[in-house]
Amino acid sequence: MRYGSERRETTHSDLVETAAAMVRRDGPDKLSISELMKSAGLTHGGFYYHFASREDMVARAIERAFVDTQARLEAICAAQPAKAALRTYLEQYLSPGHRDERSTGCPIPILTSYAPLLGAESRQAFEHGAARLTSRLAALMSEAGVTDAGTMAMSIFSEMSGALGISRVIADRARSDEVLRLSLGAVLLRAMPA
Amino acid sequence: MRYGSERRETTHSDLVETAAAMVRRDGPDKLSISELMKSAGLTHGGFYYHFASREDMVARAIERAFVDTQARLEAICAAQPAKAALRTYLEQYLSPGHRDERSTGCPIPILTSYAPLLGAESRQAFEHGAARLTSRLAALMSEAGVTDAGTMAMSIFSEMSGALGISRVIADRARSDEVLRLSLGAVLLRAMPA
DNA sequence: TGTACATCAGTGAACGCGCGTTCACTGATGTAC
DNA sequence: TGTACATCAGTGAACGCGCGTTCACTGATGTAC
Repeated sequence: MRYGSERRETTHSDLVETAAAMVRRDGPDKLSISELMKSAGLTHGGFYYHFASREDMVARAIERAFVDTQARLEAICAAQPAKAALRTYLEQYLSPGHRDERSTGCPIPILTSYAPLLGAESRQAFEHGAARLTSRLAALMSEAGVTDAGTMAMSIFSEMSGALGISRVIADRARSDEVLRLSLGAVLLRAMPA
Repeated sequence: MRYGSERRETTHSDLVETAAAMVRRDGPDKLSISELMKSAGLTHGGFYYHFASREDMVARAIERAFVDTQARLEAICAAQPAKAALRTYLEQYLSPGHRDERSTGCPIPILTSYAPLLGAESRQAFEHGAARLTSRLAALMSEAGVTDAGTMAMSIFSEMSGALGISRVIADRARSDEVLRLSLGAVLLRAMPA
């Protein structure tokens, strides 16, 4: 064990964290190995000491992005009762902040378009992450008194992911904000009846 | 006027049509100029006789993709009364066929993730096409007796785009079909009250 | 009708660039004696 | 405590490849006389 026992793992974790942000900002295709290594203060040659291949790194990045997102949801749940937490989560998801701050946001809206190009490992990381997130939302809705929460959670993630994606293409800020506002209204009606 | 008066326009139109299919299948980034020209039986060098730049071609392809999609909706509307047309359109949108046949499908779910990378012209083509499509759906819903059709149309496109995108990432066919089925149920409830 | 010329719709070689990947090497750190 | 050696976490040059773009050229087609 040289350089302190955890040096390798620290660097590796930093790389995955940075990659997770980059994947969410510009998608998995735009993320270049040299850019990633440079942003960690390293040279591109060291990449293969930490990852088996580019595809391996992308899969790890997607995993991490979902872990981050899940942790945010958990933090919201820990801070308040179910119904309030549910409202807070939906409001944050469909907010201009989430639209603009892509690199820390939910990976679902960015990744769906890349579906046909993703490798098997990345796909699995996506599926697993999305399933966990959906079932956590379903549990929250169930706690908040929604019936058929499983079905509803999936439908709500579909709408939120679609609306966030569409809002990100619309250049005019007022119209983009409106897309989010309208969808939030529709989603709240379905997630929080009465 | 050589080679017959419309030869240039014919080739150009073929290229745009092919590009429109390619953009919808694998996204605007994966579409390479040489691949496009090859699929039209030409060599890559002739590309700049038809387009000012790659970005120009992508914008034309997005335009064309929306025109195609709009024509499909019009065809459905022409064949049956408003309420039946509405149901047909939503069912087709959230069908396994639409999920699997990307190259002839709606451009919205594929393009949203590429938002940050799209050039100004492509973005405009997207916005204009999506706005036209949404307002046509709103008109249809209005005819079918839905109140607040404008708001609802936007929300419904968000959910359908999101659900289609998510269904495309899920490798397991049964679970993927289920995402579509659940969202179709939710969408029909909102688009066709009573 | 026949020939000279202009134009049109390309061809295909060449350019610089950034990419993912490989690999021989290096220098700081730890261990053995 | 001091020296020889092993290992670790990289470095940086080099590779082949495909990309978007440019450009001198070409051969089929049309027009002028």
